[in-house]
Amino acid sequence: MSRTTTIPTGIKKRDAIATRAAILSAARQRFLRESYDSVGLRDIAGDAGVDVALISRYFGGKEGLFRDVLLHDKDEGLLRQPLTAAELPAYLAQLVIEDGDEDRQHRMEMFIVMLRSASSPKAGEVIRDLVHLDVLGPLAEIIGDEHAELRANMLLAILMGIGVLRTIMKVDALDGSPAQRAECEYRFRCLFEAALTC
Amino acid sequence: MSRTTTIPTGIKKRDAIATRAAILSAARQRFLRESYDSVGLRDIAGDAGVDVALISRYFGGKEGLFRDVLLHDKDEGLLRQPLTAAELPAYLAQLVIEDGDEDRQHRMEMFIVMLRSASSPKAGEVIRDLVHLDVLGPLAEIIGDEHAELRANMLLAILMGIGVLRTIMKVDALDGSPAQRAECEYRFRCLFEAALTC
DNA sequence: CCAACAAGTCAACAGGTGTTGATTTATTTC
DNA sequence: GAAATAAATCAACACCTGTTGACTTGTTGG
Repeated sequence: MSRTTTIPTGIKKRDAIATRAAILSAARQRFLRESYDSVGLRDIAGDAGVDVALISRYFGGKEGLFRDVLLHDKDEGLLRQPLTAAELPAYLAQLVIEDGDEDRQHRMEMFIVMLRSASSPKAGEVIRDLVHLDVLGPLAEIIGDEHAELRANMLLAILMGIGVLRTIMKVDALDGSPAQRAECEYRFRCLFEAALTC
Repeated sequence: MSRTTTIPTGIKKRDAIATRAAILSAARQRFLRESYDSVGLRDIAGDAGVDVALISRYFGGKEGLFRDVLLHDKDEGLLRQPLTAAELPAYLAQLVIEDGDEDRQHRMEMFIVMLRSASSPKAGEVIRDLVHLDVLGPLAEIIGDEHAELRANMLLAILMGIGVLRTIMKVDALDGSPAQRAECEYRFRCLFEAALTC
């Protein structure tokens, strides 16, 4: 009686939730590598093995799809909630180095999606809301300083700058031997600490 | 006998260099506020008071126009050449605060143009070349450290991150009273120093 | 088994993009 | 002043975009 039991072979079944998920997944991968404007709905539909029309039907349009990609992955917020100010530098440094569990890499990927499409007017609105509510807010709260807001901005600036450099500008001094990566992590931790204490 | 002497009134004369300059100026202003993909050639042509066809004719296409906008403004490089490592933090901090002469603001604006359009595939190539040759290279040379390359990346990351935050994400904690701006400048100088010394 | 409904397909639309060729207009040169 | 050349205009092009409506097909409920 369950939804997807009959015929485990490749023959497509008619499952609305499954195709919706397929579209969402394909869109996520595309938006991770190209900007909002560059990605066409036909590209996404092709990757998902689905007709283009279904996207507009299921998500109300391109903008709705993009919003859902971001909202679906925001989960419990872009930062791990139980986190003290003292732990912050080490946590962010690991985020930058992309060293860590799958979940942590996932969070960094969301930053990339936002960065890639931030310049697009339509995608920009969605992104700005998310940044303010789910990143800047929690960050400032964790810091709890009197200059918390400014410090949060500085941390985010570093994080985003590295993201831009690595993925968009393709300046990658971070790819290297494990020893190099460890050194990078150390220096970035210092940088984050400086942003918090100076 | 000079090129543009007759009739100083508003009646348009046929001056190829003048219209070329008008297009270039209009394009610069547009690319400063919108991304490569968002800006249409008809928008630029409208601003410049010129027919659209002239753009493709004079610059060989949209991509050529964008390249020329960036190359025209690179002047003597994005960084002031005679600059020591010790002066770097203060210089960059002033760049961030947008406090300084017109020339310095102009340099920061070039960063914005690059950031806005970095995600676009076509514009990306142009930008990446420029970043490597005219920013990262000189920066590393000024630093002259054994970890110069990594440090240069860190400095640029901060610079770009702030640019993204301010102009694209529209997170602006930097606009404020002169006292606030001064405090920001101080903190960012500290941050830049940390990137150079830690 | 058959009607009712949902899921998927197809084709076309309306709008916008950058670019190009033919044409007209102004400026220079002889 | 007439011919030659450069500058600007106009209209259309081919292409691609997201989106919509009508249609077909599979699945489910009575």
